[in-house]
Amino acid sequence: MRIGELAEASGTTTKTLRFYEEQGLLPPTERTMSGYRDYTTEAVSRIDFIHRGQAAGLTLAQIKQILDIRDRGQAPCGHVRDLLDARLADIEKQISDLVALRDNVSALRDAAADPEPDTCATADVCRYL
Amino acid sequence: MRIGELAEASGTTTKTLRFYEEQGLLPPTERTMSGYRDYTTEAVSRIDFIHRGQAAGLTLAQIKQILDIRDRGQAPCGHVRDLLDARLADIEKQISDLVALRDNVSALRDAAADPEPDTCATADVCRYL
DNA sequence: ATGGACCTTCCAGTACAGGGGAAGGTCAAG
DNA sequence: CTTGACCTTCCCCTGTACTGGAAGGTCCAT
Repeated sequence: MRIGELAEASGTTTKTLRFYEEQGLLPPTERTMSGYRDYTTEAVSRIDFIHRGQAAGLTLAQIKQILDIRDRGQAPCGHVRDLLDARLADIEKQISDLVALRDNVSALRDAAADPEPDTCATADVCRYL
Repeated sequence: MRIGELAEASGTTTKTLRFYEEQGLLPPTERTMSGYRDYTTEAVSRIDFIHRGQAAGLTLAQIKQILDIRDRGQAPCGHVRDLLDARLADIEKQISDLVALRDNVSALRDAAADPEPDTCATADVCRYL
């Protein structure tokens, strides 16, 4: 399987696949006599896994950690649990930060809904912010 | 007022102030005979405004838009309202995306809380993801 | 006159996940 | 035999908001 076929089969681009290889997420493949990369179908499930990891909000570096553990022949379950835990805490914090921000911005926006401001101190640039 | 004093007065760094000038958020200042930047106290409120804008989640580019309008002698109120509206919609979307992500990750994490997996298909890398 | 604290410019890099495009090699069809 | 689609490596660019550091000039006190 050439790189273009793999890209199509896994819903990504050749650029991305070469980038993944460079980052160590995909192992270097066999090459044909003319130097073309030659993939097995195993590569497809590996890329699918990468996509599932991304969908869970993991970074490529974290996904690589999991793949490295698996490539050493171990089960990455424990590490995956830890990563998911950390990710979950992260997401919770992002959510609560965003909710606080929304409340602020919402209040600002409501104030700005006023009819035209009679007092608009130039020095402060904008009395609504 | 030299750049270091302004940085202290406005709670930022000299690096950042030069960066803001370069980006057009701060107008080029007067210079002393030796080439030092010489700020008026007006600069402090301008930087405060930038900080308020950032606290509202606006990008420097958006803050610059507001400052540019103000610098042309107009009242930026309308534009500020639009920006806040857009920002609010953005935040709402980010929140709902994150909530959906949290639910996914949370479900994955719960599945991963299982005792050790008896079936761990190597081909899939990790049955928890 | 010398040290230290300040200032100047410019160049480069950070994190993240790729994308753009050049210059050149290869393969199958017409 | 040539055309077009594919492949290779290479290096730079994207956006965001800065940060670090080098090389050199200035100001003030000792």
